[in-house]
Amino acid sequence: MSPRKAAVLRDGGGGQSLREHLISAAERLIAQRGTAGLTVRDIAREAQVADGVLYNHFTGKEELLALALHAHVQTVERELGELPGKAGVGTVEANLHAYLTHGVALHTAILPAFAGLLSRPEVLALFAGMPSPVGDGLGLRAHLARYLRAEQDLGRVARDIGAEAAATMIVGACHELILPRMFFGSAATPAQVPPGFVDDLVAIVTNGIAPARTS
Amino acid sequence: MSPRKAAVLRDGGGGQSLREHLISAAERLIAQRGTAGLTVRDIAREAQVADGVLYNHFTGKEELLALALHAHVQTVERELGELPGKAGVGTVEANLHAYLTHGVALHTAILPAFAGLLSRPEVLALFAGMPSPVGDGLGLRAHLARYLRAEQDLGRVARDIGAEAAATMIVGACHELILPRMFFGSAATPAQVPPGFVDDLVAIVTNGIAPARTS
DNA sequence: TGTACATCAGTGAACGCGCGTTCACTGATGTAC
DNA sequence: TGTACATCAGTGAACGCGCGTTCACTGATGTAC
Repeated sequence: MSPRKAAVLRDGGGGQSLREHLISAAERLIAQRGTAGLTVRDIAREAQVADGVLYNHFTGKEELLALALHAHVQTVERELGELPGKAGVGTVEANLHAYLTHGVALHTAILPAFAGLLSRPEVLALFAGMPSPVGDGLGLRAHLARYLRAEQDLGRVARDIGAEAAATMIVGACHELILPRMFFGSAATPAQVPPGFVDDLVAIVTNGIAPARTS
Repeated sequence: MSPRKAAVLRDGGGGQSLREHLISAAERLIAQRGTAGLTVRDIAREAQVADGVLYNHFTGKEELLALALHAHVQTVERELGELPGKAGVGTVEANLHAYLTHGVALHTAILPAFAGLLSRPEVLALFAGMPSPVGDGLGLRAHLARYLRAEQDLGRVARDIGAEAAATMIVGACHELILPRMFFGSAATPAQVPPGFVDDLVAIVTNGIAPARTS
């Protein structure tokens, strides 16, 4: 039925199509060293396949990168496990803690992949066109905002606060913890979030920074 | 004393050196369209100067970019005016509001400039080696953290909260408000922060999201 | 004061490399007889 | 069943462009006489 097979897939290829094989090779490289300076030849070498094949399966580098990026985010997300998201279950504090831990881990793994692409609007546009692999297709922030609104309905979160604003701050904190590290190379640096920091964040979101009123 | 002058600077050049002239040309381009895809020839054309001169004044493109980036941030910072920073002056809420407004404006102007450089660690390293042009050389987050600690000393902010954590969240919110916009091109998009959003953020940081205790 | 020469920043064509992409060729597989 | 042929994904050398950088040359200015 098929005229020729790539040398790598010839035996024991696990029935994987060359298209999938290329995406996962690119995904592997993105996970290892991000997208900065990643070339078509690098991907072909990683996939042990000729330079030109990718054009039989994708419109070009950009499409392959967007798909591999999507796969990478999906993989990371799957490995991180479920977000809380169930309003009324556990304490609100514990759930916020989970969102923060999740967010930090997620962005640690993801930001280096996006860093090299911020200068490639075309790839980002392709990626943006795909369903978000994070938080039930909502993205982390919207997922968290939805959770907070649900808790508001249950009366476990104040009804007069902006759920969107709270979500923005919490997800923003995750970014802020990761971004500076990107400025000093070594994408492989371990998490390095000071112990107790997440607890501090949860405490502030929960009770605010205003001094306790003398009640 | 000098053997030859660049055509542009020949008359009415305002006594500016070619070095400064090149930096400000690069700065202008960075402000206009960010660093993504910015070439040495673009800069030379903007400066109305020969392609090669830059190598008489800088070690290469990277040094010029780092200096121009620094100048750009400095210019933006100067135009934005002073940060509050004076503990005990005005209300804490008003000061937080000012930090947030400042941070959003700052990152709106700055992130496109950095976006194209996240894949160029060498330029970032050069930039990181210069004194921070933001917040008295501390950077925005450290500046805010210092302010919060000072307010803690005055008793206008709870003493048992983590000032670093609070600063991280607030600056993080600024990032989070800007970052998504970078994924859909058009760096020229106006601020677009929903009205009242900053107020929501300040309210949450101040009082938290926990429902009011029945006192 | 006027003329010839030396200096050296500025000039811009040319170099060379790396990259995305193309395309003539290869060869394993399915089909015709 | 065995042999000749057609198909078409895979192959990898080659193309062409854009970029950072170099370098032989230009020409305005300062200096010597």
